[in-house]
Amino acid sequence: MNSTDPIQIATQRTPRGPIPTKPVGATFADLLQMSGVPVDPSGTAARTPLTLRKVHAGERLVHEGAPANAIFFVCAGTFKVFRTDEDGYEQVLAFALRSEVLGFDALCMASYPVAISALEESAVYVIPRCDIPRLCEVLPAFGLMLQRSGSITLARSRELVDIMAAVASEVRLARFLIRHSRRMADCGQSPLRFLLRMGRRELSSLLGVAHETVSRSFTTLSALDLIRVSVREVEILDMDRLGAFARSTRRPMDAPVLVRTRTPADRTPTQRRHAPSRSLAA
Amino acid sequence: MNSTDPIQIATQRTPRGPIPTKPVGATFADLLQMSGVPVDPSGTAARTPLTLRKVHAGERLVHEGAPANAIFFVCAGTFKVFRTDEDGYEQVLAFALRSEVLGFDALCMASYPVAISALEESAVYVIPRCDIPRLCEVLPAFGLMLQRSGSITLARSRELVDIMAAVASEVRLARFLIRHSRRMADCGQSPLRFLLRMGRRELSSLLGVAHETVSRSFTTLSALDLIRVSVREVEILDMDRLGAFARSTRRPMDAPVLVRTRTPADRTPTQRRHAPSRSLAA
DNA sequence: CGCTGTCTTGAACTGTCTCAACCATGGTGG
DNA sequence: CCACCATGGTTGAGACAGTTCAAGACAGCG
Repeated sequence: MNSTDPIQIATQRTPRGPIPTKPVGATFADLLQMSGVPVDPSGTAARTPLTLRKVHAGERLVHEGAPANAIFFVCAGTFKVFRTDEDGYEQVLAFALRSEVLGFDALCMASYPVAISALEESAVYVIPRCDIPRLCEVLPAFGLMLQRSGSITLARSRELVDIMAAVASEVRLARFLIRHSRRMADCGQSPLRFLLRMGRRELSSLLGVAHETVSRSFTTLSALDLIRVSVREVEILDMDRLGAFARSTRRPMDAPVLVRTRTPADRTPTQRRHAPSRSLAA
Repeated sequence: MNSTDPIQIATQRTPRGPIPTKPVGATFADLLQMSGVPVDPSGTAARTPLTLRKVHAGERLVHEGAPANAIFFVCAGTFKVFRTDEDGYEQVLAFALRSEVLGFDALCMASYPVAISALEESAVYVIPRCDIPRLCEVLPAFGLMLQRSGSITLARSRELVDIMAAVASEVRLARFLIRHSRRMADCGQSPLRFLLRMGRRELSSLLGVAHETVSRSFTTLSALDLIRVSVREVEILDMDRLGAFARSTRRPMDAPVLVRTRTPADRTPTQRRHAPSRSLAA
């Protein structure tokens, strides 16, 4: 795509990278504000300049294995965090929306353990890694914000484990949709009707199922009137029942709230967890 | 500490680290040193006291949903990080060994999103959450160390996603064992022969399979002479082949990887392909 | 317009879950 | 000292969900 250079971090001027210089360049005040930190409009943060980099749809922000000399905060758009095996299979690890930190997991090593690419026209704030110690001293709020962002990312990653753990495919999808809905809301967009930026295959990788299964799961959720789906456009019709479905664990006998009468796949959610070890449950 | 254990290869760590508190008590110098940060033995860190807390086997360090007013660093022992659904099912999210941070994912919220309990006699350094901002200013090395620890935790969590993603159960187990082996080495213990601190059920939860399947997978790996296993004692017989097995995605024999007509990108998430007894072994 | 990639749907195969019995260990107490 | 139970691990057999292979629908694009 971009160039043959795998090491192409924002710190270096990219030839074709039209680094957009806003009339007034971005500052750390913008970053802190985006992350929900109250900020003094005339304080140090507002006087500390910050690089903004645009990333085009499909473009890679970081390459797996490239020297990790910057971290990023998503300013706009959607990113895909993934790793590719030697056999070429892409394992998606996360999708990142506005205000999320990218590259945090590289702080403990020399090179990025994952690749990151943009799913649409996007932009990130760039923070050179070597600046971090100084920034933390000069701008304590930044250090704390960075901790917080990392914490959020970790919590998200654990949510994902939760999703993938041991659950029927439709339930996985339902859980993903709910989680995604919440994140859309956090970004100020409609939580009930949104456009998925990723394809079925990328989604299937995240959920840990075959892409055909994702397709079928969408169909099933539609048939249950929980959502309406047109390719990548999703509308959540009944968040409560969708939540109940997503929470559904096992127990094929009782189907209290959610079974419809005529559905083609009229089976219960069937989430095959292992027996909850009654000793513990009781 | 009971000498009844037939195999005690593990856990004898803490070189000269008297867990039962030194006369003076632990300081941040101990913590920083444990995390690999060079530390001035007469600096601020060495003069800042630090609480050490022992946690008995089976005891809970934090409860899910409890107010998150501290983070911890594992000083000795093994911990289990998990969430329990409303149906009583325990979803294990991670195991934590020495020098790992616990509760980092709570920094972005008011209460712990997970429960943490000790799998054996253990100990942690306790850092009250309200102290963190001050500590970061007084002891910049601590702030950076905290970032690093969080980063490591995130990287581990992504490793886990990688494991659980979409892979045959034996491969999942193999990947876990390799990863665990590396961590044991990081703790100064033998990477080839160790005692698992968790039961089959807890392991199965982490790997996202039924506990019976974990049992069978152990048997399979043994039958392939990759490991030797006696209940919870594991010995890795051939790390190279185990690695190849863990990396095995699909047929190891033919790999027309260079043609990009339809082979590489077309692969589906699941890489469960390998005959039980002969594909890789032969 | 045909091409290419994505998405959907169909049908057969198979790995894993589930249920179940069985075995090993350790603790308890008669 | 041994019967007994509790816990955790192993193993077997059937059923089903999901993968896999294959084909068709559809939209975007040179």
